[in-house]
Amino acid sequence: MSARPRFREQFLQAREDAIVASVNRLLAEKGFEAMTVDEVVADVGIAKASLYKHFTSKEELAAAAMVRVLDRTLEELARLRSLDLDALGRLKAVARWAYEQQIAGEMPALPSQNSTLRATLVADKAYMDRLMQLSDELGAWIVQAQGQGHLDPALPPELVLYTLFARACDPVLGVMRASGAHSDAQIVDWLVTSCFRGLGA
Amino acid sequence: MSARPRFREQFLQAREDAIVASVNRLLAEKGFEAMTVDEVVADVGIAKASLYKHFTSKEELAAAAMVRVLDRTLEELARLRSLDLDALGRLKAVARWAYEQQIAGEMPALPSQNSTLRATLVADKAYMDRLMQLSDELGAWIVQAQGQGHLDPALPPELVLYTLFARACDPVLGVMRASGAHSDAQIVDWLVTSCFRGLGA
DNA sequence: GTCTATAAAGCGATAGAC
DNA sequence: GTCTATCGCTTTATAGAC
Repeated sequence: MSARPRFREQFLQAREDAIVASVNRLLAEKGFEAMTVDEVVADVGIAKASLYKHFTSKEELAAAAMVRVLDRTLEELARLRSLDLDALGRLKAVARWAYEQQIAGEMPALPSQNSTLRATLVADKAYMDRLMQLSDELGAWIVQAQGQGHLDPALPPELVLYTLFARACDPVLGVMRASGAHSDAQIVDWLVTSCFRGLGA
Repeated sequence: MSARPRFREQFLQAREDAIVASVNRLLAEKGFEAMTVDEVVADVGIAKASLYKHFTSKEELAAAAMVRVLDRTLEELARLRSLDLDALGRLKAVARWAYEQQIAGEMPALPSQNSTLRATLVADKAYMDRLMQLSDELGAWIVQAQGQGHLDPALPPELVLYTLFARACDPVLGVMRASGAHSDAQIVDWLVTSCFRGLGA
C-alpha cells in the first residue's frame, strides 16, 4: 500500500480484470473441471506463476469469475428497477438478459452439486453476499408477481427462483442455436415464453 | 468364442453390468470429467487393468452407460405405449419417469457440448441408433400432441424434444430436494406441471 | 510482480506374471 | 481375464532469479 503509484494499481487491476474475463468465458465454454489454468494464462498472455500471485487456487479463480457474473446481474436488476415495468415484466426481462449473456458466451454453467468448487463458493463471503442479495431481490419480485396473479401462487417462491437460475444456463438454447434453423431472437422468445407460461397462473 | 462355457459368459456379462451400473451412478453424481476410473474400479471391486479388458477407454465406458440409460428409456416408452394414454399423457409420464430416475441417482448429466465424450458418443453407432429411435418416438408423440392442441403448435417439435431431454437432468430437482422442505412426489408434480404448462397451448 | 523451470500429485492407460 | 506394479502424460501449484 505505497502512497503514490496509482498507475501501477490501475495496471494490476486491469490485469486482474483481464484474467477474470478470460476465466468467465472459459467457464461458460467448457465448465470448471475441463478448464485448465494453462489455458487461462495462455489466453491472457501471462505466466502461470503470475496468475497465482493474484489468485491462490483454481477454485478461487473461478469464484472471482462467478462474483463478476453476480455483480453484472445485480447491475442489470438495478437498471430494470429504474424502468416502468411490473414484477413479472422485470423477471421476464432479467431472464431474457440471462439468455443473451449465454449467447455471448458470458454465462458460466451452474457449479455441479459435488464439485470442489462448491466448497470454495459457499465459504466465499463476497460470492455468498451477492448470491443472497440477488436471491432476495428476485424473491421479492416473484412474491409480488404471485400476489398480482401473474405467477402461480401455488408454486413455492424458491422453486421459481431456482428455475430462473437453472434456465439462465439452459442447455436447450445452445442445442437450438447449433441446429441453425432459427434466429437467436426467435429462440430466446420461445424459451422465455415457455418458461414463464410454465410458471404462470 | 469357445463352444461350451456359458457359465463363464454369464459371469463376465454380470461383471460388465456391474461396471456399467457403477459408471451410471457416478456419472449422475459427479459428471464425466469429475468421475475417475479409479473410483469406478474401487466401487466395483476390481483392478483397473481388468476394467480395461472390457472397455478400451474412459469415454467408451461412459458411452456404455449412456446406452444403458437409453435402453431403459426405450423400454419405458414401450411400456407406456401399452397403456391407455393419449400423446400428452405419455409425454408427461415419461417426464415423470425421468425425474424419478434422477432421484434414484440413475440419470447421468447431459454431455456438455465441448466434451471429449461427445466425440465418442457421436461416433458410437449403438448410442446414436438408440438416440435417434428415442427422438423419433418422442417426436411422433410431440407432433401428435400438437395436432390435438395439447402442446403449442407454434413451438418447433425439436425445441420441445430438447426441452424434455434437458428437463430429465433439471438441476432444480436436486436443489429443491436438498432444501428438504417438500416431499419428492410434490416436487416432481410441480416440475412436471410447470414444464408442460410452459409447452402447452 | 513477472518470469523460467520444476516440483508434486492425479489420472488414463499398459506391461507382464499368473 | 485378473491381478500388481508402473509408465507417461497432464495439471495444479511453487521455488527462485530478476
